[in-house]
Amino acid sequence: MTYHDSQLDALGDATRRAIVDRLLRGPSSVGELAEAFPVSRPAISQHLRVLKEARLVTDRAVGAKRVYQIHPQGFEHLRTYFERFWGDALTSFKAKVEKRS
Amino acid sequence: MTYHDSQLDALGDATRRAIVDRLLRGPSSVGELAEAFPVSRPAISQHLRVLKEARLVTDRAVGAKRVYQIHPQGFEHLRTYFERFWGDALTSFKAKVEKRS
DNA sequence: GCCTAGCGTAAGTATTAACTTACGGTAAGT
DNA sequence: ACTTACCGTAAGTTAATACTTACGCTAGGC
Repeated sequence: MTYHDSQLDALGDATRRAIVDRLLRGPSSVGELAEAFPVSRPAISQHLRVLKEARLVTDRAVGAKRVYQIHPQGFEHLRTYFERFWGDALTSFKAKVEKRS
Repeated sequence: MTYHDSQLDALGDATRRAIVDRLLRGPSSVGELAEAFPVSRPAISQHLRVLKEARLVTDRAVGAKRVYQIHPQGFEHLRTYFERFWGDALTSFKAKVEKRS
């Protein structure tokens, strides 16, 4: 199954990219994230849901808190997609163009 | 200069990703692209402008037509960004997580 | 010179998506 | 049990963006 479309959609928003950057520095609760960004906590929750559905983050309960963290497997999936992209489609395109010049 | 943000924004739309896929099979004029997709020609033009500003495509005049094609350099820039992402941020995050488990 | 083909852009509309407020539900402390 | 902290979601609003229609410009054929 290819869910890199939802992953690219998820990364197509600046706030969500900022959340990812933040989570790369370590796991974080929703409240902590909400304090770090100029949007409300529900807005953060909704962004996290998009990222979670795209398999870019995971969450777990820690007491009453809910801690989110990067999901490396999801990013590996995206990486595989890009590797194939660079390796197949893009280089074959470059070869095609250079041949014609 | 880092313009991978605009590149991720550009790739965050399904129609633009489809246009990119189409252009990977070879250069194409605006009219040809418009026939391949269920949107009007001006809509295609606007998508192409976004892709062009993100340095993902280039265009050139061929008679009265305007031919668009993939811009490998722009994609290389994105690739460099991701390589750094995989190599630095993601692996250091994974190390941090595994150390704690 | 005139006409047609092919596009870009401006302007306005419609659809999507990001956001806020309000509410309810669970977990731990007292 | 009651209270507080923390969060998800529903509902509604606002803002962003994808879209269409209308128009004007340039290139090439006649």
